[in-house]
Amino acid sequence: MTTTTGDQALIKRMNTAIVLEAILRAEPLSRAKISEMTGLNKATVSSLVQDLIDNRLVREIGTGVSSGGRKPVLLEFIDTAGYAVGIDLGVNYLRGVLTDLRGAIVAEKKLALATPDPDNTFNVLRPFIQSLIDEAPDGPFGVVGIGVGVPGLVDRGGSVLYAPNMGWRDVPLKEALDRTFGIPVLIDNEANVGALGEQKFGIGRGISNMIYVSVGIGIGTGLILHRSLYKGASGFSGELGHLSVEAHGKPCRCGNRGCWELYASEQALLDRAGELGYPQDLDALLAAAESGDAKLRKLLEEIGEYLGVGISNIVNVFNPNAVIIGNRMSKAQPWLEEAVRRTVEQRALGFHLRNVHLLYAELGDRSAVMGAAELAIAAFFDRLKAA
Amino acid sequence: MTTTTGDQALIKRMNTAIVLEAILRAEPLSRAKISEMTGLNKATVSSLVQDLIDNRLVREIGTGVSSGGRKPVLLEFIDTAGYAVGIDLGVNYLRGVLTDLRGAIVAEKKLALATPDPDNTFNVLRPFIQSLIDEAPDGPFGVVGIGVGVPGLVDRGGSVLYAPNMGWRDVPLKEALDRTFGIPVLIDNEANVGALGEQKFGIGRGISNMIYVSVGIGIGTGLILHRSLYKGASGFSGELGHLSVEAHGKPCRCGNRGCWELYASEQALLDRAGELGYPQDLDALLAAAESGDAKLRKLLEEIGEYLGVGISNIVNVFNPNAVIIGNRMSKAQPWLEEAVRRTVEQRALGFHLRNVHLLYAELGDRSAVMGAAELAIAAFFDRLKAA
DNA sequence: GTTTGTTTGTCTATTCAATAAACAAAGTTG
DNA sequence: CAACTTTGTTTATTGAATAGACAAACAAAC
Repeated sequence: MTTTTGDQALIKRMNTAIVLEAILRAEPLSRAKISEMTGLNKATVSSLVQDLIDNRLVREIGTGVSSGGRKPVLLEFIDTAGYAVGIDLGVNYLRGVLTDLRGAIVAEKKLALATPDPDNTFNVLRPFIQSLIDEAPDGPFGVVGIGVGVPGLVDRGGSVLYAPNMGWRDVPLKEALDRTFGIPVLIDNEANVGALGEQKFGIGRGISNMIYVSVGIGIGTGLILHRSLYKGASGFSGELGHLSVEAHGKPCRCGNRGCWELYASEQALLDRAGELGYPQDLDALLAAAESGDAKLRKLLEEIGEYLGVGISNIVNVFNPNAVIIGNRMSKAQPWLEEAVRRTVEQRALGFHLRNVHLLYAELGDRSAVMGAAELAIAAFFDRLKAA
Repeated sequence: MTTTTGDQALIKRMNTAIVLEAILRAEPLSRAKISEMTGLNKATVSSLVQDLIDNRLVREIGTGVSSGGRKPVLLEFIDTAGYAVGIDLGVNYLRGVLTDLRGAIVAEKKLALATPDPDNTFNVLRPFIQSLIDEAPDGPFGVVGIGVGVPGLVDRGGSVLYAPNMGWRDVPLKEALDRTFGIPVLIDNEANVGALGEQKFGIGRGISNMIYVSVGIGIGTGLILHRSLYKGASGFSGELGHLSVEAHGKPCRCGNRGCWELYASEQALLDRAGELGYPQDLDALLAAAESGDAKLRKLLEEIGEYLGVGISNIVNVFNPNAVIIGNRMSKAQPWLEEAVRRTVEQRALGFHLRNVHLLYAELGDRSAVMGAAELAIAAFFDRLKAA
């Protein structure tokens, strides 16, 4: 069985985490305020804060204004106690950030990727990550981890089981990076890290139940339920792009028929635009729509309707607080918004509509890379709580 | 903020729960074995067990066989320390059980319901519940709660917001029963309690991630994720019956089009059988299929295929360990099974298929009523842990 | 300037749960 | 019977949280 049994060390870890979270949430903060907010005794807070200061996670930044008595000593979290690397591994690009522990970007790089095969990718990725690590200022914890978002199925062990657009199968990405860098490496699906990015740093800040819909060449989804990323039985889930919305529709390479992404993705738009003689380029199409091309606007509206069909399903299934449309198609927001909203309002159950917001990614093409960094940051905090 | 801070009482509650769960899982059990299983010190276990004995939840039942030393004193959970009432409130029937704390049925009743309007239902339901309570033997905790499953949307406050088949809107069911009986009342959707019933007592015992598909007149679903019932933002979710599987299909009264339940429910079967001149009765149809009616078998196969379409979606979205088909249509298992399996294998993603089992409810028409009782039992144990 | 009351943060003594170690009781095995 | 095992209790110790006392620092009223 070996359940985690309770002892005094557990109490201390829990309460330390509570104190740290209070500081993170509302800094700068005095010990007295923390005691008041958390319900912990003043003496307890003092002792735990001292530990945090000794561990270089928190520091005193001088006194605040008095409210009729002794001045409070204000505390703040030391954002720069450590740094995290976030990587967005795309089919033909590599995007990376170095952030501090609060997610502020310290350095950012982008690189074109010639061929996506695993060997070439490794050869480019390794020096790319190293160059980000080299940018990290000194700090007590150094670089605390590397998070990577990948366009494919990732298992719990950090292996990429299947990434069709990159031609990968069973690539032990985490293992390879673990060995090279010797710091914690976290791998997850692109849509999952995108969801995390928007939930932590973007438009979805603090929302408990939200679905991030990554609309690019295909459609991927990241499910945040009860404030944390939902993974299914095998660690991968949320393939809502392959939700069938036309039981007898077009066959999909996944084996199913009428998959949502066949009707509502960037690829669907490009295909249909191609049939009408337009160039196969999203930016060009959006520029044309901008300049008033009615046929194109109509086409975008139809794509929006199909997005709305799938989103209605999502709303009925998950009853989330928000659905966030992200990735490349979020650029088309002005031409999609109205059709999506209208379709969802028509189709989703009334009771579910009450609390749901239809949002568009705020971080743009940074959703994934920021979420990847957050993976590493969250893992660092988890280690603190555990040890 | 008021996070639950850690103190020694919390530890004691946690460890007491661990000890109790160990006994529940593997009784009869000695103190020494519990210590070994849980990692808790022998002295700690002795002390906690004494508390449980004092609280009349556990008792010594004599000595076991020695393995070369002093004989162990075996402990067991006192199932009959308390009792729970479970109610399955149907459109035209009322089903109830009285169970002990382990879910063993002590008494069971069924009743036809003439008219489902709220007033009449209350007038029948109250004495029905009272008669079950009256059956409860004496025990230190008496009847610890009443769980009710309802065919409709239930909010967190236990009000039935909308139950179309019963014609209910905003009926404060929990409040009404609370006042009458003065013991904890838990209300939830029929599919949710069905899921709970199968997960606790039926074919889904111990499965972490499972989806229960209640196929009756409509289709309802109960989502058990990470071992617990998933509720969405507003407390109701899992309306997978209204997942659109034909974006431009038949209009549904919910406002959407092509909803799954229009193609795969008992009603869908009855409608199509009616067109072919069959009687509108499930049992009659199944009897005909049994006696070899080929046209009917073909029809059931088509229903099975549509069930498979929706289940493929479920598998792709949730990557669960199991999908359980329950409620009335589970009786049609022999005629559906093959078509469902074939369709899911064709349509669901290969990686997701690896760990998923397609199962049929084991408790038959008792899934819901047993799950309702479990609601009350689980709430009782939660109270123990909290206080 | 003095007094009064407030606020902050530390210190001290106490409580309580878990634990290791010692121990007694009750058993097996040769 | 002697030697060893197993079970469950007792005892002394550890450590985390807490209440309450306390000193320092301050504002506001007089």
